[in-house]
Amino acid sequence: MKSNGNSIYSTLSARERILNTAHDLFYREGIRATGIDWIIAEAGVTKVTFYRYFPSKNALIYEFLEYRHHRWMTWFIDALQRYGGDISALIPALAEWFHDEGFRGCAFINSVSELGSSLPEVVSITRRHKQDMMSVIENMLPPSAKREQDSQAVALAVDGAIIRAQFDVTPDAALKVLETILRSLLPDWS
Amino acid sequence: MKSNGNSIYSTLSARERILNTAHDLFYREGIRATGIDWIIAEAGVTKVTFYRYFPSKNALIYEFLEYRHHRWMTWFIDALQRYGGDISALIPALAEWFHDEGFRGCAFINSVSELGSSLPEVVSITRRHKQDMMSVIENMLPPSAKREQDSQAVALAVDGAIIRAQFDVTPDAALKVLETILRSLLPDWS
DNA sequence: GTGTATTGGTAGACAGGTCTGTCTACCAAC
DNA sequence: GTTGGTAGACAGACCTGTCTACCAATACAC
Repeated sequence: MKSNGNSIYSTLSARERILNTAHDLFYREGIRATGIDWIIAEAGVTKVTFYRYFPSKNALIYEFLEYRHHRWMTWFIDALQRYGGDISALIPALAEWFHDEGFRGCAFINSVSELGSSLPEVVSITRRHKQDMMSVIENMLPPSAKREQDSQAVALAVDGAIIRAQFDVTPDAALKVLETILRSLLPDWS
Repeated sequence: MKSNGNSIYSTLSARERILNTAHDLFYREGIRATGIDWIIAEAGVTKVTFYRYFPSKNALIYEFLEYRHHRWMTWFIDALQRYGGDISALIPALAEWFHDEGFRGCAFINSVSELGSSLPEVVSITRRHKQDMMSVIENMLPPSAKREQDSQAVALAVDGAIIRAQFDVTPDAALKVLETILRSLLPDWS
C-alpha cells in the first residue's frame, strides 16, 4: 500500500483518512464546494476505496456530521473543564474556538444553510447537536426552576455569538456581547 | 418578445425577472445548488440576455445580496412600525418572518456559510447588512449610555433566534427564548 | 409611408470543466 | 482464498460562459 506523503493522517486506515479529510475540507471549504475527487486526492485513496466505505457522498456527509458532533462535543466538554467547569467557563472556551485559525462557524449551522433544502436530514441532525450542546450548558448551571429556560437562552446567545464571530473581522466583539447577555441572564454570573 | 407564462414576474424587465428569480431560488434552494440554467428557465430569458445584464454568476450573487438587503430592510422597518415601533415590536415582527412558509433563515448568514471561503466578499457584505440591522434596533431603544451596547446584544440575540428558528420544527421556542433574553437585557421591556 | 439603425430580445449550439458514481485489471499481505 | 488496497477509464449529468443567427419594436430621417 502506497501511503500518501502529503496527508497528515497517513497512519490511519483508509476509512479514517477519508473521514478526517472530508471533515477538514467540508468544514473549511464548504460541503458542496468539495468534490469527492478532492477528498480522494487529499486522503490518498482511490475511488473504489472511497465507495467501499461510503456508498455515496450523502452517506459521507452524514458520517462527517456525526464525527464532527463527537469531536466538537469532546472538545467543548474538555474546554469547559479546563476553564473551571462553571458557566463562566463558556467565554474562554468559546474564545479558544473562535480564535482558532481554522474557525469557520458551526459546522451544523453551515450545513443547514447549505443543504437545508436539498438534504433536509441535516436539519434534524443539527437539532440533535444543538440539543446536546444545550444539555451540557444546562449541567453547568446551578439547579433551579428556570435552569432549562436559562440553558435555552444561553444556547441561543451562544449561537448568536458563533454567527457574529464568523462574519466579524475578529471575534472580540462577539465574545464581549455574549458576556453582556450572560451577565444579564444569570444572576450569579461572576 | 415572448413572455414566459410561468413566471410570476412577467410584467417586469428581463433584468428584473432574472434578479427576482435568482433571489427566490438562491434563498430557497441555496446559491450553489442553483445553476444559472435554472434561473434562466424560470425567468424566461436566454443566456445572451442573462449575460448582458450580469457578466458572471458571481456578479449576480452580489446583486442578489444587495437586492435582498434592500428588500429585507424595507420589510423589517415596515414590520416594526406595524407592531408599534418600539423594541417590543421585534418579537411580533420576527414572528411574522419566521412563520412565513418561505422562511429559510438569514440570506446573509447562509451566504457566509456557503461561500465564505470561495467568495469572501460575501462576508463583508454580511457585516454591512448586520450593521444596518443593528442600527435599526438601536434607533428603537431609548437614548442611554448603553444604547449601543444594548443594540449589539439585541442584534446578537436576534441572530441566535434566526438560527434556532431555522433548524427547529416550529419557530415558537426561538421567539420565546428571544423574548426571555430581551426581558433580561432591557429594563423597560413591557 | 418607407427604410435604416438601434435596442432588447429569441432559440439553441458549443466548449471545457467539474461532479457523482460504476467498473476493469491488477497487486500485496495474510 | 480473502481482504484491502492500487491506477485509471468511463458514463452521464450538470455547470459556467461564449457564440451564431435571427426577430420585433421603436425612433428617426426622408
